Order: sequence, then C-alpha cells, then structure tokens
Amino acid sequence: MTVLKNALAARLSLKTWYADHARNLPWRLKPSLYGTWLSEILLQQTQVETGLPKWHLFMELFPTAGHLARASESEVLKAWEGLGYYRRATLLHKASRVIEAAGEFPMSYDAWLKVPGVGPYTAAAIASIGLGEAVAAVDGNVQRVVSRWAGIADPVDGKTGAQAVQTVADAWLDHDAPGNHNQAVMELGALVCKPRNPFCKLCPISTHCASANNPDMWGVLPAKKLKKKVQRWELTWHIVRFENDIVAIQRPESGVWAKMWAFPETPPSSHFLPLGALMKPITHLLTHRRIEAIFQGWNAPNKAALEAYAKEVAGEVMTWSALKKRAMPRLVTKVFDALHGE
DNA sequence: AATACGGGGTG
DNA sequence: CACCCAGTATT
Repeated sequence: MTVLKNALAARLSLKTWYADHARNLPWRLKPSLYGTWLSEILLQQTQVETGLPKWHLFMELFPTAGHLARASESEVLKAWEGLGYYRRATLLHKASRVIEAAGEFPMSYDAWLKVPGVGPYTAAAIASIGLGEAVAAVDGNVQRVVSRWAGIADPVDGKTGAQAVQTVADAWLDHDAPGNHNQAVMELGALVCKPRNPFCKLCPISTHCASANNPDMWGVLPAKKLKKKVQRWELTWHIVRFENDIVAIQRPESGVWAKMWAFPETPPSSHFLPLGALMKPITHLLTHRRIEAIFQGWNAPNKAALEAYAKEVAGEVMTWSALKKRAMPRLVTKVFDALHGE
C-alpha cells in the first residue's frame, strides 16, 4: 500500500533529521526510568522550557523514587509551586509510594498505565523511551504532525480523529528504536511543525505531507472541537491579621488549587476592623476561568479573636514568613509580593 | 463525550 | 484576545 510505503520513507527521513536536531534535554543525557517518568509528568500540558527548571529542582530535592516516597506531600507540593495542575504533584507523590512499596518500577506499558497520574500518552512515552517497548506515544505534537501529514480532517480530540491519528502513528513507529522515534515526532512538532507558521521548508517529511502541499489546508489542521467559553469568576480573599499574624487556609482536596495555601473567602464577623482593599484587584487568567481577585484587609481586635476566626474557616494562624514556606498558587505569591510581608 | 484542572508563551 | 503546551481523572 502506498500510504504504508510513504510512512516508511517518512520514518527514515525523520530519524536522520532527529539525529541532527535533537535538543540537549537533561533527561536525555543519562537516561533513567525515574528521570524519564519525572520529565513526562512535569511536561503534561507544559512547555519544555517551563518544565525544565522544575526537573532540575526535583532531581536535586528528590534524586530517586525512594526520596520522593519518603518526602511529605507538602514538600512535593512546595517544590511544584507555580507550575499549575497541582494534582500532578499529589499523584506523582502517591505513585512514588506505590512504586516504593512494590520495590521496583513498572516494566511495561500496561503496568505504567496503572500508575496514578499516568495515562495513555505518558505510559507509552515511558515504556518506549525507558523500556524500549514498541508503543506509539501520541501527544499534542504528534496529533499535529500526523493530522497534517496524513490529511486527517476529523477533530483530533474526537473519537474517530484520534483513532485515525493513532493508526498512522502506529504505522510510523520504528519497532527497533521506539523511544527514539517517538521523541523524533514530538521534536518535529515542537521545532518545525509548529501550531502556527510551521517551517514546512525545513521539514524532513514534507514530501508526502497532505497539508504542506495543499495551500487550502494551511492553518486548518489539526481540527479541534469548539471550546467552551471562559467563565468569569469574582473572588474575594480576606486577609485578616493581628500584629504579625495572619490567617491562611489550605484549599480543599478538589477544585481549583487543591491543597494549596491561600486566604479565606469568608469575611470575619463585624467586630473586626475593616481596612478596605489592601491592594489593587488582580486579574488572574486560568485556561478555563478569568478570575477577578479582590483583597480585603481586616484587623482582629485581639489574638483570641484571630484564632477563633481561623477555627471558623478551618485555617491556621501564622506569620507571613511561615506562609511563605507553604505551597502557594501564583495568585497568592502575587499577593505576597505586593504586600511583601509588610 | 464533556468538563475540570494552572500558568506561561506566542501571534 | 485566542490558542497552545511531551494530558489525566472524573462525571
């Protein structure tokens, strides 16, 4: 079949290109199952450049899965601070304890798939890169490269489109070097077959690319389903204090900023002295929400009242510098920076 | 199948 | 502003 023949040719061109253009990413230097796993979790929905410093930090703080398992969840969350999708940190930590209890890393795609925080993409990436298992890893890069090359018009985030991409990715896979091949496709997506203004002239597989050779398809693929509109959310945080102490809360286990430290949304009772807005409102953008955050300041009449309020909101009384040691989402660090511990 | 889940980069 | 990023878990 001609498609299959083209797939073989594309694989070879890609291999040659990757040998010359692979980035010097630290987890590729002295590959380990742990380092690969860590990189894959860190890079979920996160650009390589953004995840890079966190990989170094984690390798320093938690050099092995055992170190990670023996650390507390709060230590791991603190290390993850600022990166977002904090569930990844708690699942990574949880997984490290499962692996530590088992005494060894999972040794197949199927086994990795059972690990918390590891889905089809991550399991395929780890199994191919770390174990040499012949499974095609399909991430956003691969969806883009494959849908353009094969001219897949169905939305890649729908069932049929995803299946079509998977079929081509499977046909491309180099069974002799699956890890190398998977990384090559992703690298091509990151460096050449970019979301906008792809460098088709530099592309090693443009010869049989449906999109590159048909101007009508430029800027069209990959097709995606329509996204929901971003919701607006007005958020008021109450910064309640007495002398050097404030009240902070750890957010619930589910929802935005799960388990991260922030400020109560419940105002204190009327015998606290209202200070009005402590700082200018902040517009904070998440993928699915546009947050308008307002910060109300209050002075407690005495320490006991502050402690009573903390109890009411299930929070803790602490100093600013104590709060700084807890894991905070970006919005809280913005508050911290603005008030600078006063 | 749809939705929740962060934050930063980019045109 | 809109779209994207080495996606996964939950409903």
